[in-house]
Amino acid sequence: MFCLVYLQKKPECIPTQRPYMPELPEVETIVRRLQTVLPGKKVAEVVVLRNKSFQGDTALLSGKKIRQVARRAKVIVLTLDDDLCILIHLKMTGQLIYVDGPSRLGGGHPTADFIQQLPAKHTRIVARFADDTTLFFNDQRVFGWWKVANTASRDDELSRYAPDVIDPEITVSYLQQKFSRRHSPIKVTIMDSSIISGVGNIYACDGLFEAGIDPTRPADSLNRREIAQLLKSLRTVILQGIELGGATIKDYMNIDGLSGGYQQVIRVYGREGLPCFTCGTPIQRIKQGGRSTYFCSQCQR
DNA sequence: GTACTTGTTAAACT
DNA sequence: TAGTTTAACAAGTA
Repeated sequence: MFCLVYLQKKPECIPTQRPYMPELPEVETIVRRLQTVLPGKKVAEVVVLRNKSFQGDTALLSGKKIRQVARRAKVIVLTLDDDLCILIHLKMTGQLIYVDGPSRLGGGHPTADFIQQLPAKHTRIVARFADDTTLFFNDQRVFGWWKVANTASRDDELSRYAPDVIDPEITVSYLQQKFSRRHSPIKVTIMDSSIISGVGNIYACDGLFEAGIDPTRPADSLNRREIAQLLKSLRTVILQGIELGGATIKDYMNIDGLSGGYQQVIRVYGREGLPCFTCGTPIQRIKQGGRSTYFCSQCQR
């Protein structure tokens, strides 16, 4: 049996032809999946195929058991014996693929072929466990990383991230206080990980659409009611993403990658020129902070 | 060859 | 000093 924790979407399945990047819902989905397979496993060896992808000493990890899998913002935290941790960030193109023995699928099956080709061209790190299962880290663009940490350096690393947008610590009052000192566009502000974590470009665009707020408005121009609506909307699209992220994984395991969940979540992202689902006005694309913002000029004020 | 994409950080601004 | 903008990173596509 094999188990595919996460497989990158195939380019031809993506309407925008852009590479797919894991955002908080995808990372959460991966973490939930890893939680079912990794705890209790003993690390046999960690092989680094690309030095830039790994910081720390692989030798420290051998023989240690994984105790816990967790997530903070988009960082995956593997807790091991002896105060050791592995921190993992997938950044834009990282994938974690867990393989439990040889695949029993037929040779022509795309997923089986994919599994059998591991390690592949973009495999950067291979973690092999004592029970002959393996976790592969693929990362085409080499922005992602694994870091060996102890409790102290882990806390130091994670302290840079504000609480998750779905964390109860984020309240309307908290945002109101933060926004009051920011005159930059609300879209840029909600993607600032020192204010809120876990709002990537896709969910920032879709959340603002859901809230009916113009992404170009200065953060300090939003009133309390609008901030409350925005927080609610961001949580809605992200929780929906988490829900559908799971659905997408099942689709992958069945066959061919993405037809399901993920695209159904998308309200405006990547839909430049296409009609708004609410009013039919063509979706506009603008640049903010060097990133594309998609929005409906009619529905978002 | 040029422009552009991504998340995050660090440096360089105001 | 705090907020804001820009460049950098890697590797791919249009």
